[in-house]
This record gives sequence, structure tokens and C-alpha cells, in this order.
Amino acid sequence: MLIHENILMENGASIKNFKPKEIIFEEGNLVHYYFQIHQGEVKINNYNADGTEFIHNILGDGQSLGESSLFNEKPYPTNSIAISDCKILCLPKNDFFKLLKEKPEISVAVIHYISERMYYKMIMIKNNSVKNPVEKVWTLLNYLKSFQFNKDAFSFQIRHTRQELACLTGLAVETVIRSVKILEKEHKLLIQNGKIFI
DNA sequence: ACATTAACTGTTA
DNA sequence: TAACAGTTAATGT
Repeated sequence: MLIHENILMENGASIKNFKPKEIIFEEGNLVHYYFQIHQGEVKINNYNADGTEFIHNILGDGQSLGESSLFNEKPYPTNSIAISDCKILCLPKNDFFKLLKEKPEISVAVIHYISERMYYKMIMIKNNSVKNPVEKVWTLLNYLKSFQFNKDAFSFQIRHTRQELACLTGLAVETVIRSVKILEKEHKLLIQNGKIFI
């Protein structure tokens, strides 16, 4: 986890529960808290003018939400919405900065985390400007697997739905399905009762 | 609730 | 103009 939960609790954090589809913060909101997921899954997204959704990222246990907005004076550029039942640690902004001052190793951990997020952004911004949808899906799936210790072929199950993969790549669900089938034909991944293994 | 398929439409190489 | 991605709608798991 990014910051140890005991340290967060000792420094003024509280735990808040969110139901699926509940909003943690919204585009345009002012930034008052450092958020860290204790348990659950959260998506960071935007809605286009036509209502279609673009998902920037899906985050899980131990990861933080919208932390980069704590360091500029700008409101949130994205929404943050619970996917599953979530318990989120909420640390008021002032307490967060006090903690960073007192414990420089936490500052470094936060910088490391933001750096990791930026790395992903670079990969995905390039990926999403690629034309070939099969390549888009393949790069995304490989990125998702890159965090696993087990690098063996077909050892990692993709837990995202086809719709989520579509929103992460800007493709239509049907195109994701077609692309995944092509990748299966090329023996790059395995499909077992609808579940993707890479 | 999610995945798949088919038939159709528009865009583009 | 053939290929291919998005749209819509129906069907399957």
C-alpha cells in the first residue's frame, strides 16, 4: 500500500464506505482530502459531451485517488467512482501535508507512486493514438499483466469486463470482443468461459 | 449482469 | 470498393 494505514489513522484519517457507482469526487470539485483505498475498486473517468465514458484507470487496494490534484491548486479534472463496495481512507489535506513534512520517506513513496501513474499515462496516451484496435487491446492487457510476479504465458486472468477494456481504450465493446478473438487465434491469449488469460 | 453475434451504416485506405 | 470500426438490437451464458 502507498502509505501504511496505521500511519494514516494516527494522523487524522477516517474511513468512509462507498457503494458501487457512488461518487468519491467529481470533475470540478475542490480538493480537500488525500484518498487511499483500503478495500475495493475505483475507476477514474470522464464523461464526454455525448455521454460516452472514458476510463483513465481502475485502482484497487492500497492505491490512492487524485493525489496529483493535492499538489496543484486546481480542482479535480476527473471523476472518481466506486465500482465495488469500497472502504476509503480519507485524510484531510492539511494533515496530509503535515505528514509529508514529518516523514520524508512518505514523500518519496508518493512521488514514486505519481511517477508510476505518469508512466502508465505515457504508455496509454501513445496506445490510444494507435489506429489498430488489436494492438491497442494487446498493449493494455500486457500493461495490466506487467504488475504480476508470474510472467508465465496465460498465468494472469484479466478481471476487467469487456466494457471496461473498451472505456480504457476508447473502443466499442464489440471491437474489443473482435480484437480479443483475433489475439486468441494468434495464440497470444486464452479465453476460458469468457475469462481472458494472458 | 456480461458476452457474443448479426445485420447495417459510415468512413477510409 | 473492400475492409473495418461503430451502432443497434437480438440472443446467449
